[in-house]
Amino acid sequence: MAGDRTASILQHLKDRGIRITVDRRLVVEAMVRAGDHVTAEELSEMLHLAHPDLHAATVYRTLELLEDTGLAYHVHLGHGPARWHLGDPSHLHLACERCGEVEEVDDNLLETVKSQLLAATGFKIDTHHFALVGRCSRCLAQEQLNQVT
Amino acid sequence: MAGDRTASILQHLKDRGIRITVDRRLVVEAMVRAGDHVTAEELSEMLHLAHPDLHAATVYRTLELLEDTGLAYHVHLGHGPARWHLGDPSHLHLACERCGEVEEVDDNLLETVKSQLLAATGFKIDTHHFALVGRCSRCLAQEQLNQVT
DNA sequence: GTAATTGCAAAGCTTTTGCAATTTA
DNA sequence: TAAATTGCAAAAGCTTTGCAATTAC
Repeated sequence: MAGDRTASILQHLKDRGIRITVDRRLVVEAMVRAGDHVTAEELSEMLHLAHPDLHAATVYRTLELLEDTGLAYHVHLGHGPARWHLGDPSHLHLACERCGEVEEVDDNLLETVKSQLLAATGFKIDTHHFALVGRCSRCLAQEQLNQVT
Repeated sequence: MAGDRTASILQHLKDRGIRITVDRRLVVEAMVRAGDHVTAEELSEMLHLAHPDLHAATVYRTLELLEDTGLAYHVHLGHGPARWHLGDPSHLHLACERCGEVEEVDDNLLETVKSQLLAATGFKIDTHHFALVGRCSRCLAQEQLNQVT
């Protein structure tokens, strides 16, 4: 259940000697509730209803803290604010630059390309911090329709 | 020579019924001089010495105009400001998120991956508007050194 | 002369930061 | 109580915009 997830994250923080505050608990709870790809602002808004005093700066600082301790990460999906996740980045993100949709696909889908590129250029793509940007299938189909019309 | 390049770009604008102004000429000249991957702010600074009245907003507006008419494009290289180029995006950008270095590699280096991904997921990566972010060979080597130490 | 363009100042959006007041352990 | 955390307001970084004044055609 969700409470377990929150508790385990807070325990991790505690284990590292980091203080558990009311605000930190609330931010983590909100992230568990939000599930996927939430922005700092969305978290702020979620929390603002019940906790008008929890300031956005605290949300940002808590997210940074969670990231520094390896309990969360953020991805940049093209334009717009960063999106946050609990846990480890375990898949790569495909972000549609037209409709904003985000697909998560298996990391190893790109493994061959990545090693090819590494061999050819010495460059190692990091697919976790920045999404691959492009067009999702729906938007591609729509664009082709528009071209015909 | 550089003057030709500028003249040809301005001619393209004229052909589309767009007015050629002093400022627009100056911005295009600065881009020709700058060559690669220049930011709007860098262009502003270049121009500010000889033309203190040319406002940054005009640089942004001119860049947008050039992009709308297909004479320039911009790429996002991870964090930081967009970088601008005259011409068409004809290669893909590898941006090191550690040192900021940008490599340009041949488009077709990713062709197989892109079509694989398209076939598997329906998603079409756009490598022109957003760079692929990661680590360049130099930074990779340095990181490995640091790990050993 | 008229429509497009510019300078300027302001604001927009996302995020960070300095500092005094509060809270945690 | 000492040290960490928070609220607040402000600023930072990049870019866009409204409007009145200027300029190109």
